[in-house]
Parts: sequence; structure tokens; C-alpha cells
Amino acid sequence: MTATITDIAQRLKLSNSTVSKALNGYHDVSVATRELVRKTATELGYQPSAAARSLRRGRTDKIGLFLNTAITYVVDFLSGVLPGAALTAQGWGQNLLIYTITDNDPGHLLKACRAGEIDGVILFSTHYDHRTINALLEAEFPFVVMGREIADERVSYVVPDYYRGSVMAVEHLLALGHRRIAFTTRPELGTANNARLRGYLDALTSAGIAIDERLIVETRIQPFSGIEPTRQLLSLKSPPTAICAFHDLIAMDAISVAQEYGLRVPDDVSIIGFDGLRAGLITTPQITTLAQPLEYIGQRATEVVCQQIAEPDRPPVHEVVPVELIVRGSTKQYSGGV
Amino acid sequence: MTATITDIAQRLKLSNSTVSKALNGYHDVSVATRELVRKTATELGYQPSAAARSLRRGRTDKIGLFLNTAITYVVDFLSGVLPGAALTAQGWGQNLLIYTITDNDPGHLLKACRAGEIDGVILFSTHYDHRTINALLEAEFPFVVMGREIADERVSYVVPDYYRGSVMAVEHLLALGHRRIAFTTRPELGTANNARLRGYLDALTSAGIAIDERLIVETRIQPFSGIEPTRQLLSLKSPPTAICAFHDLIAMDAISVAQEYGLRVPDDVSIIGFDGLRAGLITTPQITTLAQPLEYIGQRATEVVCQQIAEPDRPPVHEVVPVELIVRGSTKQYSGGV
DNA sequence: GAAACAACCGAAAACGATTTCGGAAGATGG
DNA sequence: CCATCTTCCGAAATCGTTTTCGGTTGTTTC
Repeated sequence: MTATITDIAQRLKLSNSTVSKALNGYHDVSVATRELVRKTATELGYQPSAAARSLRRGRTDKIGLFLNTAITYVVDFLSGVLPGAALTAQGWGQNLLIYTITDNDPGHLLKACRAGEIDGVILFSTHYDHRTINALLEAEFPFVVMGREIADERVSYVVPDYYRGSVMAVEHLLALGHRRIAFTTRPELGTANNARLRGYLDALTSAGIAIDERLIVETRIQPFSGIEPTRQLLSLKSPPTAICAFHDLIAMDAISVAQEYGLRVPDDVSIIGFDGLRAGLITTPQITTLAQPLEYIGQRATEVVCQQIAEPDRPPVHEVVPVELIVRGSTKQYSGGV
Repeated sequence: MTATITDIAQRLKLSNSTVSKALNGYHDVSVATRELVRKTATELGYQPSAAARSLRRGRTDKIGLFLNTAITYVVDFLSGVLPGAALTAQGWGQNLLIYTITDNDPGHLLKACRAGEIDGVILFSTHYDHRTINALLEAEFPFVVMGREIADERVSYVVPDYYRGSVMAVEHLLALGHRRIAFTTRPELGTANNARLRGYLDALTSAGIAIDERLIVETRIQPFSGIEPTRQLLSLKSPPTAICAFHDLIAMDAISVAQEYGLRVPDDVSIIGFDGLRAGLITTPQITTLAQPLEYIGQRATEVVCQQIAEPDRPPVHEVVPVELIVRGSTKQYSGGV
């Protein structure tokens, strides 16, 4: 099929060892033959066999980013994260591969690691699985979690500052005069979500506003899953004047439900999202949101795992990156009576 | 590190060969030892080395889907395509990997193929590159192009029916009484785009309507890149009563420009998109669009490349999958005087 | 002029699996 | 009882690299 190292050796009447050393720039071989070898290598379109090389060297120079294809919205996150991650990996001489996990085969990740397909793992928030993480720790396999804070000291993560994000969102709404501020949260337990909820609660209480449990609703993060919870909120006897959604997709649903209820956004109800999605720009009105520096997150996560591959004994990294409030059209000064 | 086949052999006082055969289900080994081997294999958490196995067998059971991270909108496409592709690959015993191409390293794909990292390639529309495709053909490497029709007979592709899509869009607008129908097209040359344009032209001419060159404008497919071209259209002395955008993103831009010009959508101007994006649901009005069966496209493309891996001599597949007109709120009966 | 030293190159052993081929038992058949 | 056939297992080659360890030359040093 493709040319091997032996082909070059035979054509040049050299040994395999010399060719290999020439290609890898050892000082063990004269410049003349080195050049000669390199020339014929490109001539023959030689590309070292990944399998053979990885077998011998014991590493692959590949890191795997795992994502569950069943979860649709991860792709939004992914698109932001990918450029930073891919470029950084390249800078470290690593190859970034995206592995698709399906629900049918949860062991995929571990298998890939144990089979030596990759040298490191970037774990997407949503695949948080206790057993997986423990297995990786056990095997001392380099990995980093992206987008979710993990309670275990030993695991590295890079995560946006969800807590501050919530606080900023609520403070923004408070500054606009809102007092009845609703919050959507995810049913699953998880630190990320808790951080968001904590931020909401803290911001309200430190402003001296009592928590109204009815203003906190649960929703999953699927297309249209924000519809029903928003209806629930807007059907209250005293509905909120502002809604703090934990994701732009939910905010979009909220906007459409508001319209359904004959409410104008932002005149009658303010809505704020989270994620800074590009899609938030094309709604009417555009969504006020908290933008995560996705590209930076991708870059840092990759860096962390590459460092861990290079120096396995490094201490774990816990990085919380700041988010930014982007005020657009979906929030406005509260105009109703107090 | 992890257990090898030799570890199992030594522990059981068997030879490597026997262990290997036991694990691979050869009839060459008694049921008793087979069970024994399997039990200890799982006990030791054995996972065959991907490198060693691939080196010996000459295949990897992996196929690579390549996408350029620099292009933002491919991710919209990807999210739709991925579930189908991943599941299908699994069904064929293949592993779907996503490779990120960066602009820095255009040769990445060829390198991965020649290094034997993967057995097949799914090429994303946007990475159409003559040299790459020719190199793959030359090497007789199994691959399929997804989302773009390729002129070369020898290359397999799975592509939505852009031509029929355009025809359906125009016919829909014609049926609503529109006669001045504008069309946005991409500056790059490419069969997909030509098919769209051809559909537009054919539908109009077969309805006996003369083509007005001023109603055909070019635009790239980036956030907000549809703004300027739409302004151009609506500034005409006799502006179009309907706009046929080649992507939902462009349609969104068109809607906002229409509002900027004080025109109501769909009352004053009808707008139709392409892609069936979810985002098209949250605009006001919701966008009438032509939906591609993305999941099916992902599934079929994967199937095709898997078949080609299994039987290299199969004839190439050229599949054009039908699209579906989804009438939503952005198109309406033409109300102006004729 | 012998000894030490570079500078180059090659033989061979890995890496961990798969697969071919043959051999040693035991079972079967005539 | 010998020949033939199964059944089960192991030795060894192989995939394409990398890397260690010597072995040639030719050159320098005292």
C-alpha cells in the first residue's frame, strides 16, 4: 500500500535504523544521507505508520475529546470551544480527536484509553459519570473536565464562573428595578447548576429580597423544553417581571412563551440567558446574556491535559474563568408599579 | 501499565496464541479454556492494544469525519448529522472519530489516511479540495463526501436535493401569487450552490417568468452577512415581494432588514429559508424553510463509507435525498396589486 | 606509530497482537 | 493393531517502527 521505511532503506541501500534515525533527526547520521533519506521519503510519499510508531513508542500524540451525540446542545458549546482546543493541541504536537459516545456504549471512553488509542482525555461536562472519573483517576490517565466543577480534589477542571454569572445576572435585573425575578434550573444535580442556583439565591438575599420558591422552576435543556416551565411562571397570580434562564435556548423558549401570553419582551418581562450563543443574536429581541469565553476554555482545557501528559506528576488544575455580561435587547428597566 | 495478552498467558500457563484465539472466538480452542481465558481477561481489565492489533491486522476499524473548525456554521450541520452517523458506525463495528482540520495544516487528512490511522473518510462539504479528493481517489482510499455533489463520477456523495429544494421554494412562492422573487446565492462556485441556483432559474422560466438579474444577489454564510445583500434588494426601484434565501441564517438577516425598512414579514414581503434550523422557530415570524433530513444524511454517508471499506470494488454511490418544505409564518399570499 | 576518539552506519531486539503451520495427544474406523 | 482423523495447543513469523549497542572506518593526539 503506502511506502514503509524498508522501501526507503532498500532503494537507498541503507538499513532501516539509519533511515529511521535520519528521519527523526538524530545526529547519528551524516547530513548527506539525512538529506537523501528525507528527499526520497517525500518522493515516495512516506508517512510513518501510526500503529507501528505508537506500538513502539508507547504513545500516540493524540488526545480525545469525548461528547455524547445524544445531547444536542453540546454542539453549540463545542463550536465555541473547538477552535481554541484544536489550535492548542496542534501547538503541543498533539492531535485532537473527537470521540462520539452513544448511549448504547458508555464504556467507549475507558476502552479507548486502555487500548492506548489516546494519551489524554478532555471530558465534556455532560458526561460526568462517577465511575468513569474514578477509573481514569485509578489508571492515572491524564484528563481534564471541561465545563463542570468536580468535587474531587484530584481532578483538573476548567469551568466558567457560573456562580458569578448568576450573581451578575440578578444584579443586572435588580439594578433595572426588578424585584420578582424567576430562575430556571436543571433537574439533575451537579455543581455547575448548584453554583448557578447559589448565585441567584445569594444575590437576592444580599439585596434583602425574600426567596419565593414558586419563582424557581426546573427544566431540562432540550429543544422546546423551556416552554412548559415558562408557562408555569407566567401563569402565576403574581408573575415574575424578569426571568433568569440558565441557557440561551431556554431564554428563547421563554421569549416565545411571553409572546404567546401577549407580553412584550422586554417591556413587560425581561429575560436574560446564559452562554452568549450566536443564536441569541438573531432572536427578536436579541437576548441579554452571560457570555463564557468558550475559545479560552477550549484552549486552557487542552493545555492542561497536554501538560499533564508531559509531566504526569503535576498537581491538578482548578480553573474558574470569568464570564461577561452582554446587555442586549431582552432586558429593560422595570416600568410597572412597585 | 495495562494488562497484555502475555499477562493472561503466563497466569494461565498458556501460550499467547491460544489466548488470542480464545478471545477472538476461534474454534481452535476448547470451550473450557476459552471461558477461562475470557474470565481472567475481564478480571485483569484486559483491552487489546489498538496499535498492536491495527499493525498486525492492517486496519483500525475507525473512520474519520473531517471538519474545519474555522467554519462556524458547519457545527449546525454537524449537530444534525452526528447522531445518525455515530450510531450507524457503531452498527458496522466502526468507530467514528471527528478530526479537526485547521487552516494551518491542510494536509492533516491525507496524513491521517497514509499513516493508517483510519480506514475510511467522511468529507464534509466545506472541505472540498480538488487535490485532497484526487489524492484519495489515487490511493483508492474509501471515502464519501457529505453535503456536496462532486462532478467526478468516481466519488461517492450523499447530498440533499438542493435543486428540488429551490424549485419547491419558488413554486411555493409562485403558488402564493408572487412574481418578483429574489434569490441569494453564494459567491464560491460549487455544485451545491449551482444546483440551488439552477432550481430557482428553472422554476421561474418554466412558469414563464423572465429572469431579472438584479434579483439575484451574492452573500457569504456568516453571521450578519445577509444584511447588506438584503438591503440591496429592498432598495431596488421595484423590490421583490419574496426572497428565497439559501440558508436560514440569511433568512433571519433578511427578516431583520425587512423590519429595518418598515416592511412587515410576511405581509409586505415573504421570506423563505433553507436548512430547517431550530433557530428558525424562534424568530418572529417563524421561518418557512426547506428541511434537510440531516440525521438520515449522516446515517447514509456512514453506511456508504463502511460498505466501501468492506467491499472496495463497489461502484460509487451518488445519493440525492429529498428535502421537505416546512411552511411556517414567513411566507404569505401576495396581497399587492398586480 | 600506537592509542584514543569521532563520525557513521547496521544488526537485532523490542512493542503487542494475529495467524499460519505443525505437533501431540486421544478418538475412531477397519 | 495400525492408520486416519479430530481436537487442542504452541512455536514462530509477521506487521512497521524505534532504539540500543556495537562495529567499521578514518582522524586526531601524544
